[in-house]
Amino acid sequence: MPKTSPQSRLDAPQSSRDKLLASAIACFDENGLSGMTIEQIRRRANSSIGSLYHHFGNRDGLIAALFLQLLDEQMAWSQPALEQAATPYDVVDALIRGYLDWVGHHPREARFMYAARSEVAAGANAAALKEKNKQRFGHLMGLLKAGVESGEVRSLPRETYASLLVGASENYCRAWLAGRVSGEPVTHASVFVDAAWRSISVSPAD
Amino acid sequence: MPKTSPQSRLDAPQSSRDKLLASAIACFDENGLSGMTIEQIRRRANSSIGSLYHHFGNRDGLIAALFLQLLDEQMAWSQPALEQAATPYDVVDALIRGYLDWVGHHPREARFMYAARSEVAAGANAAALKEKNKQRFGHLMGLLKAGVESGEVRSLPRETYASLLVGASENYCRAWLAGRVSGEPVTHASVFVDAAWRSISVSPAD
Amino acid sequence: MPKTSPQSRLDAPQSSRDKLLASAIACFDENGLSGMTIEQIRRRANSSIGSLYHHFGNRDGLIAALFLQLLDEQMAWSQPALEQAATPYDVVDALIRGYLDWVGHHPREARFMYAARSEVAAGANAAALKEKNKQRFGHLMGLLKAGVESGEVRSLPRETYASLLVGASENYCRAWLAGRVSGEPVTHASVFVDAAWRSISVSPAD
Amino acid sequence: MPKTSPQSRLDAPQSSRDKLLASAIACFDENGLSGMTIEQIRRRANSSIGSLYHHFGNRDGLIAALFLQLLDEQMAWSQPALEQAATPYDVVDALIRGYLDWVGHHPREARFMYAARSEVAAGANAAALKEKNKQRFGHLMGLLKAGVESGEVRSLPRETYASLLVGASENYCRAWLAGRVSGEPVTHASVFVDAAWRSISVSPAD
DNA sequence: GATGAATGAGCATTCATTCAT
DNA sequence: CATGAATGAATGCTCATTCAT
Repeated sequence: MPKTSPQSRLDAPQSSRDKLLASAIACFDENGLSGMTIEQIRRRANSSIGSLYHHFGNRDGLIAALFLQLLDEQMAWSQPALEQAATPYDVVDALIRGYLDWVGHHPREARFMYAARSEVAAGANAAALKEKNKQRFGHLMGLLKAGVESGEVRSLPRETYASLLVGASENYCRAWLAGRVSGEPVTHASVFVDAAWRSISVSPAD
Repeated sequence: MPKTSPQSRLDAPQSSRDKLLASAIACFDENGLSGMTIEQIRRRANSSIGSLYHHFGNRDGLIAALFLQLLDEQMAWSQPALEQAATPYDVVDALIRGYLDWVGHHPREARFMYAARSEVAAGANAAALKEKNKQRFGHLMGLLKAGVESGEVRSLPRETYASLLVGASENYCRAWLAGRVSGEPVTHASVFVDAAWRSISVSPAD
Repeated sequence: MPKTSPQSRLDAPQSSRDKLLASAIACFDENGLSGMTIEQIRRRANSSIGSLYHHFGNRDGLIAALFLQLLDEQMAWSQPALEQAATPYDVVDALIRGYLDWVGHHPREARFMYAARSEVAAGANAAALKEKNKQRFGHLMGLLKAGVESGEVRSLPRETYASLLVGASENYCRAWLAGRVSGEPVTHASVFVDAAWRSISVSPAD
Repeated sequence: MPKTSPQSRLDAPQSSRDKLLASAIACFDENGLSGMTIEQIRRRANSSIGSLYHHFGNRDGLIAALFLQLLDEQMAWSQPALEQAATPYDVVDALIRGYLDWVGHHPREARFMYAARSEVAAGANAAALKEKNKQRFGHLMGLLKAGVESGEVRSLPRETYASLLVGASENYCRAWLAGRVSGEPVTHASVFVDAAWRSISVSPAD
């Protein structure tokens, strides 16, 4: 988890393309996904309708571009810690702590990602999303497999690992973003890391 | 967990009101929340626009009514098992198993609930939703508190319990409804119950 | 050919539907087919956008409805004379004279029909158009066949008769509507009837 | 009528200008006149928007340029036969046969000309079109006048001759291009030549 | 001659909602 | 309780055209 956040291109957008993306996030924040209209985005970015369509093709194209860029930034957030992780536990810790921290630092972006995910997954850019996810989880699944073989990680149905690892954290983040709980996600990092590790690790009692 | 599903009023709707609700679910299933238009719902229900407005006031009213009714049905699904639960573990088991089973039996309804939750929580019927949730989790939190005092359950930040219990299950259900994993949720019930229990229970190692 | 024109429903439109059709003709007359916009039609008809869509579904629906209604009125124009026609020559005379006369009395409508025909023939209402044409020409082809058998009409490739009969008249009408010639079509009725008859009839020289 | 078609510059366009014109025809063929957009034409010609505007000024300029060039090619098609025509009948034969043959060999171009004629006639290049037509029909009318004086051709209203000559052929070509009849136009050349000649010539019976 | 990013007026269409019957 | 014609604000999008390089 970085001590200082890596500068996002959307925090101080320069190109007309980045201005439009930054504007889209702000519009989403104020009015939700359905209120994120072309006209609003354009106005806030001081751009023209034509320019928006020139860069993104259509509304879905803009949403997908924004989603995929945020996914990159989110993944990059945990990268430094992940690279230094020596044990399976360290990997789980880096992964979850990074996720909770990113959401805490980027509530608007996180809210957008939860809202837009299904739309992107069903649209024309589904392939790009799938590729990124494979990239992200492919590596992780390899590490878990090694853990299973070394006896540290329990052998469970393959398709449940991801849910066991991030489900509780994601649920909490959604609740926090919706105002149902008040503690910043990373506050409870130890709880969620510990729970995830208990869920997948071999315990003395096993 | 019931062996046979309690008959939902929406499975064979009789009143014009129930016909409209059943039609709404079908429309949502085909076209998503934004494709669930008044005209489509009306046509499929063989009803009139005026009738729809008579029963629900407006579109949000219909969505809220549907959501709240499904929430009731979902809660009722685990009720029999919950009432027979003798220990905290049994409660966790009844809760999670019931949730996974309900989603598996009602994929369209579950998808609707995930999609509509935030809209309902932000709308005019937010209070009704809050009340139902308090009802549901108030009882549960009481049981957990007793578990903490008896030394069976770990003492954790209050606002994390719900996520630790249902987070992984919910995450898996969302993935299943989106087609990202293929095993029916209840298939992995033991995994998720076990993980939830490990997350919140006091283990020998503690 | 009627001495007095049968009253068209579009000359003094009463229903909101007919008002929209009459307005569409006027808009076409001023700005052409591409300038015949929904907003213009609506405004001139003192109607609302929603009402237009309620009645016609979409722009193409309105164009097709207008075209088919005008086709009916055009066909009705020659009907009385056609019914009294005793000989093949009389039929040709009634047909051509009626056509030229209708165009002369309805220049705007005729211009619209020439402009919209291909659009209607390619659209969703192609079947309705085809049916009307079959109705119109089916009867005519029967009469010609009888004429061929009685030795009055020349035997020619079936698919050329229609062009031989109305081609010259249509060409002249187009030219008149475009301002390339100045004499009202019906002025030359005898010329075009005579030419059509010479084109298809058996002459002493044959 | 040429045995082998004169090579059109648009069949294997070299200059960027000709590439754009050839592209425009192809776009029209696929999407109609309104689907013939600057962007589509540009892309198919592997050219740039700026280049298109450099060559033609604007969209109407391109349409007019294409129309007038095709008109030239069409007129050139009958030229050899016309020059060898010795009698009025030969002139009619050359004219109509050439027209039918050109349309059969250039269906896309013919369709474009029917669709674009009124636009060109109403636009900034109306004068150029008028000039070409005068050139074409001025000569023809002279020949007809001579025929009238020699007693071979009937004296008819001046403005009806053109329609009597090409009306039926044009009508048939339109029907063929629209798929309403199946025989290639030149197949019926004798029928249409004969009909045109019967329409304007003095017959024994007169 | 050539390029293509940027512009913005204008278009067809959707859809929740009202209200007189 | 039921009906459905009418409303019109709002939306996503197209496309000819300009202009700085």
